[in-house]
Amino acid sequence: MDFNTYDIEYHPVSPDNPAEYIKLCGVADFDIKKTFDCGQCFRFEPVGGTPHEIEFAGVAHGKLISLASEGDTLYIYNTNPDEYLRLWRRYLGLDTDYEAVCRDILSRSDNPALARAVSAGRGIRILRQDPWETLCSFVISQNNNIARIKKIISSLCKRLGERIDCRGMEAHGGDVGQYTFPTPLALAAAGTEVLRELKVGFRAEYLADAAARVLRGELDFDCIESTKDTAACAARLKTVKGVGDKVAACILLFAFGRYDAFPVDVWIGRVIEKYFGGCRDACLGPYAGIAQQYLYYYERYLKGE
DNA sequence: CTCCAGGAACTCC
DNA sequence: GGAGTTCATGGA
Repeated sequence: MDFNTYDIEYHPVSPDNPAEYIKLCGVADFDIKKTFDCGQCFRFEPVGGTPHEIEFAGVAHGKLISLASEGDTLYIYNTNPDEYLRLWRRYLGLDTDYEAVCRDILSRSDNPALARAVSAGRGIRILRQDPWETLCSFVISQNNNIARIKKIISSLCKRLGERIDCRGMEAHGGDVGQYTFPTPLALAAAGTEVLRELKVGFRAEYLADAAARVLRGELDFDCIESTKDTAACAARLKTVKGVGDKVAACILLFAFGRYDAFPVDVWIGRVIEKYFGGCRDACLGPYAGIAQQYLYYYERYLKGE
């Protein structure tokens, strides 16, 4: 999908500019806070003391970046136009026309709760995160809460990941010391004992199994990427212990951009019960997963507003 | 103390 | 093929 290529203004490193960055103008339907605070991603945090209206920083695809905005102007620190077009444009979902997505979703149901959720969730972008990291993150998420999921993932990275060079990024989240997400090899080598030390609990065997399968070539993310049938992809992912319907859908939606994947957790279960009369197959079309994220955000964070 | 958290495996019938 | 149980952990 080649949608909306923004004009990219590049600012290289200079004496009064320690980190290279790019500036994009007229970026619609992208709310940084909602996007990184809506439960799809566990490694981005707000930057303190920023002169921008909003700024979030985190590690993705092995690199620290920082995102800031002033109205519809978007700044991405620690990158350049080349890398943006190759990596971050796709990661951030800026290659997708969300105006059209929302129109499609709303055309498939006249449910008033859905309309309210789409309105409330406007600006959320579904990220395309690293498949391995996403798999582990959502295995850890099972029967767990978001604050604790973040802590566990952070300690996993610090103990088993590699330290990232953050020079020049001190004012953009690089002051705390950043680490990559551990590779399958690093995780397998650590073993279940170390994983338990890192408080993953009963999920230690699941993570070890996932790492072993990737190392043996039994789980191939490139193969999943090229398989068109989403249900078949889910079935492949579910061969990993600890991956059921919900986690498989999260991986497909948040790592592979399979917008038709529809994760049903306790919150979405309540939404279906309350607003859709218990009818699970609301039939929201090829962007049902995005609709799901609007509904999740609406129910979870905006109850009572 | 109990209950819950972006669930899933396991064990019964 | 469903219903109930258990899993490790910390915060409310």
